[in-house]
Amino acid sequence: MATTRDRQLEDRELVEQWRSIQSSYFRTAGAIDRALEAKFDIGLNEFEILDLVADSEESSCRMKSLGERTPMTQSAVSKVVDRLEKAGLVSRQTCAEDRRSLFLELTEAGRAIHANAAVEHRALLKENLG
Amino acid sequence: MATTRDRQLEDRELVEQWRSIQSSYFRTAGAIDRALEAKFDIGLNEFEILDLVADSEESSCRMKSLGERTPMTQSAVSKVVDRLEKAGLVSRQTCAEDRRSLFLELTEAGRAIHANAAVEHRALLKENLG
DNA sequence: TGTCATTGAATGACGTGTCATATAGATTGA
DNA sequence: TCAATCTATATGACACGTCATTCAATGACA
Repeated sequence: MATTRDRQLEDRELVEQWRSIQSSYFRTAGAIDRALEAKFDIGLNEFEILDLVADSEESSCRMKSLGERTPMTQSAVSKVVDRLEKAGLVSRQTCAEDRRSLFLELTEAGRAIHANAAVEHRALLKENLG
Repeated sequence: MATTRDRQLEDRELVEQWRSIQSSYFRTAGAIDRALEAKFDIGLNEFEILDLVADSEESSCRMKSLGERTPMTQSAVSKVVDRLEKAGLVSRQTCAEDRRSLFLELTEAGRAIHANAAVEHRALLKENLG
């Protein structure tokens, strides 16, 4: 039978586990964010969108499907794409079959940045998670 | 010898692992945040500070040491404490030995909210991590 | 003791995320 | 075919976190 003491112990362990997830998440996200910001002038979320676009080359009307592969909100995605577009890394293409939708395409510059940033990204993941 | 293909595979796995951490972090943090917001009108960060203050009862000049036990910035902590103080859950006490420092103390209301919120918090951790 | 560096905390400007809403295009069914 | 409804994206108001800075108190050391 579970005593009060058992429950307190279990709680402590849960909280410990949570703190450790939190700190590992923040450490990793922070490291990547700072590095990308410094070297390529884009943040982590910008990179994640670039990365998604890069590896879903030429398929469905994107904005929508992007939202499904990221914890970001639809409006967050929209704004990240705004910035990427302003930075000339991505372009929105209208979609013939459904004119509400938009395709995303990497520009040359976008492809170049992504290629370099991805190396950095993977390296930092390895360093922080591996 | 590691081939290009090996490296690509390793990268994919790293990225998968990262996405899974991310989504688990966001799912858990989001669930807790929404629940605390709805039931007690405080956010996750507010709760975490309450929780830290609650379990470091009566010790060193706090603001400082709090910052060390959380991934939050010093200024973030300061602002969270602002809100907690405005909500009447916590009070800042001046510290005699070092007049730059501040103690934090839970008010009665703070203690009450914390007790209930902690139950919710642990339950949601269990549900999301367990 | 008087200067200089350091430390604990608060603050303002700013960027970015969220929620609620707006808008335009698509779909359904009478 | 026309309303009603739904769906994809954009946008504005707002909340909150960060960085840089400020301010007061402290410490160090000549």
